[in-house]
This record gives sequence, C-alpha cells and structure tokens, in this order.
Amino acid sequence: MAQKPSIPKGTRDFSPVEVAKRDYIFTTIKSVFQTFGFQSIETPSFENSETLMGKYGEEGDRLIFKILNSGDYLSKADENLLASKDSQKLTSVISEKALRYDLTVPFARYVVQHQNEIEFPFKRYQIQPVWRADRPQKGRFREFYQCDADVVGSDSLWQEVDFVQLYDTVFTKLGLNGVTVKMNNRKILSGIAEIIDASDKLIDFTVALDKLDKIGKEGVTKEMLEKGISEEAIEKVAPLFDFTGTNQEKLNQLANMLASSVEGTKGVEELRFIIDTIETIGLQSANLTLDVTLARGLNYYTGAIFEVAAPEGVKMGSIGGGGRYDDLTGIFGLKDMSGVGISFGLDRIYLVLEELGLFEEVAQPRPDILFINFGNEEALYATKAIAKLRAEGIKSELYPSDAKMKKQMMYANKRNIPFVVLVGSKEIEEGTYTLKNMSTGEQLVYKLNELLQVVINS
RNA sequence: GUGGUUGUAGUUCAGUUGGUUAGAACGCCUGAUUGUGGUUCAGGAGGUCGCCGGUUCGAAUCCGGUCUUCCACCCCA
Repeated sequence: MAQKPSIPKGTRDFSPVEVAKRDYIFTTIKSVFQTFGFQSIETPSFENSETLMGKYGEEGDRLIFKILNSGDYLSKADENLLASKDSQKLTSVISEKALRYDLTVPFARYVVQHQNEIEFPFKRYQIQPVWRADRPQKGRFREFYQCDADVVGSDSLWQEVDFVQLYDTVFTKLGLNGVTVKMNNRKILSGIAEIIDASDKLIDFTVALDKLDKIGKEGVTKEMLEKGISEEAIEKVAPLFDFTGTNQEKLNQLANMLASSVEGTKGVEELRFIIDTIETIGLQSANLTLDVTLARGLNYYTGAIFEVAAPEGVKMGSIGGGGRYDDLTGIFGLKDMSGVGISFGLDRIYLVLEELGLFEEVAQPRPDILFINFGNEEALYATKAIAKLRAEGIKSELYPSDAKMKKQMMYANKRNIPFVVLVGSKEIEEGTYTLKNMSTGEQLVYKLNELLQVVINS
C-alpha cells in the first residue's frame, strides 16, 4: 500500500459539516461588521519580508514562515555566509517573501500604499487565514483565520465604544452569552512604569503583570525582580495585585495612584470615557471589565487594549483582542494616522461553540430531495422536474447511475436526504411522481406542481 | 525554542513477563431482497503495529533516532 498521506503539523482539513459551522460564524461576523459600516478588503497571503519582519518583536520574527526564493537561491549567497551557518543572516538572503502573520500589519501597508484612494476615516474588515510557525496546542494552530475590523484616521474614543458594542453584538448573535470584554490602556501601564521609575522596563513590567491570574502575586513579584525591577518599585504597585471592585472603583483608585503622571492620567480619562459611555448605553450579553493586568504582547498599541475571554468555565485562551495604535502606519511612512481595531479568533470561537453545544441550528449540508435513477428514459423525465425544483431554490439531485435501488436508497439515507422521488414507466405514463418521505416512510403520488408545493411547504 | 505525552484495520480501542497465523466493536463490501433505506441474518475484504536503525534465536512489546498527536512553558488568536 502507498504511504499514508498526511497534512503538515498544525493544519487541518475541514469536513462539509465543519465548513457549514465555520460558515455560520463567518456569516454572522461579516453581517455585523457590515451593519457597523465596515467594508471588506483582502491582501495577499504572502508579503515582502521587510513588510513583516521586526513588526512583532523578536518572538514574532521567529514565528514568521519564510518563503524560499525561487530558482537557484543558494548560488547568490556569499560563500562566507554559507560557511558561517548563521541562519538569521542567511534567511534574509535566500528568502525575500514571508507568509502573512496577522492582518493588522498588511492592513497598515495597504493604507499607506493606497492612501490617496482612501476616504478617511477608513473602516475595513478582513477575514483571511494567517500563518504562524508556533508549536500547536489547544486552540493554537499554524494556519488559522482572523476576522479583523479596524478604523484608521480617527482618534475619537467613540470608535472604541463602537468596538465594544460590536463585540457584544457578534457574541450575542452567536448565542455565546457571558463573554468578558477586558479593557486596559497602554498609557495607564506607561504611567505606572513612570511612577515607579521603570519606564525603560515597560515591556518586561507589563509582560510580568499580564501573568498575574496565572502565576499569582508571588510569581509576578519574582519575575519582576528577575527583570531588574526594584523591590521598592514593586511595593508601590502592589495594590494592583489585589485589584478588585467595580470598574468605577478601579478607575478612582488608578486616578489617585497615577495623579502625578500626565500620561497615566490621560489613560485613566480615556478609559473612564469608554466605560462610562458603555455603562450608559448598556450591553446585550457581554460584560465589560477594567483589567489593569491586561498587556498583550504587541508593542504597537498606544491607547486602549481589548481582549475577549470566553464565558466562565470554558478553558480557552482569548477569543478576540485588539487595541489602538497611534503610529502603525508610521513605520511605512505615513504619520499621524491613528487607528484602532479588533480581531475575532474564528478557530477558537468554533471550539467554544462546539464545547457549549451552540451549533444545533446550523443546517446540514445536504440536498432536500433525491431522484432515483432507473435508466436514461426515466432520468430524462426526472431531470425536467429537477430543473423546476432547483429554480425554486430546492436542492435537488439525480442519482448519477441506475444502480440498484437499494444502493440509491442507502445513499439517500446516509446523507440524511429527507425526500426521495421515484419515477418509473408507470409514473411517466401517468405524468406523476412518487414522493417518499424518508423519515416517515410515507409514499404518495403527485403531479409536478403538487410535488413542488409539498416540498416547498415541508 | 524548553519539558513531557501519543502513534496498532476506515474509526474508537484491546493486545499478558518479548514467544505460533496481531484481535474486538462500529464502519465498509456482497447476498437473503431485480421498484424501496433504517432493523435482522449469513458471508467477505481490510494491518510494513508511524518511520529508520539497534538489542535478541525471536520485537507491536526493549533501546536510540526521527516524524506526528496532545499538554505545560514561552508567546499568542
């Protein structure tokens, strides 16, 4: 026997049923994006390496899939470089393209490249696969879909408010109630780092703080000490480790703590506006909470930070995230273009919906009606009816060969086709169709227009 | 990238201290039934035990490597 075929690590095949369920999520998200006024764009699955490299930090660069140059790519490489076996330097010589790592950076590139055709503020959504050379894990794949919505060209906080509502609307529509939209603000984190005199260690500080719910107070303290943050400084921020209360209480505490920091105070004000507004408007099913420990790795965020957690009791990493970036397009040469965006992790949302059994309503991908094939003459007669049914939007098909009846019936049964039509010489003579209901076994004879009505009404 | 884990029929899994021809259930194919599916009955096909190498008289079983699965860390959706 031939060697068993396989697919690469971290990739998946999707069966018809799985595709139907994924489509349901895509369609839901898409329709909400559209009702919020976003338009769809698409970008290539691979970009020039320089567009992507260095945008996601050192860790990110490692996880970008590089594409080998075509042709005899090694012949152009320098002898010494080849001998040095320096993978990093060699990569830049033999690979000039790389697979898309997320949708945000290609979007920034798009905005800069098409700035003269775009009407700002530009609201776009994008649903496409991305690739990361990560080690697969639960809810973690090497190829997965992101569903992004971003607005560039407006620094209004109303955009943030809009995005919180967008999250709420999508998850409510999906029947996934009780998700938590966590919010923070990069300026608050900067402010905290400032008052403890550790601005130079902002990233280390936030990364450590981000792990609070995972490794606890002591773990965070230990990691901060290891990163060279002084004990004195850690003591100052200690209140954050036991940060509880309502959003308003947290805001007030933060305002006090950050009173001496201009930037920190600004962050608190921004967050207060968003939280106050959302509290006034109200949400359908999601909760909005202020989470000072929320950091997110991407360092291009400058204002609001979002992350969406699955409802309590579901073990899953974040199912969405985003934030504001004041200078994302700056790296491509377009200054002063503030943007804010969010992302849905389709594959994880799928897993959560599956776990909670929320997929029941998704229609099975199957025809409504199968015509049994008794031979060419009968098939021709059936085909006329099939054309009529299809014109009415009824999914109909003829069994492709005049195989044994049992086999044809079995096919209908296996595919869960609700109706089967039998046409033999008797039916042709009378101009009728025998319709069999597969679930009840009931069998009735109809004229064509009666058949249409019966099937439409079922 | 670090540590652990997994792999036997299409699928889910058994397989004893290393010992005849590697099993079960479900699924698949054929027939009982040439115009009737699900149920039943009878029969049948299907395996390089992930792959490569080693130890041994003998390996699904022990050892090494490699790939894969899942998990934790790192990081992230």
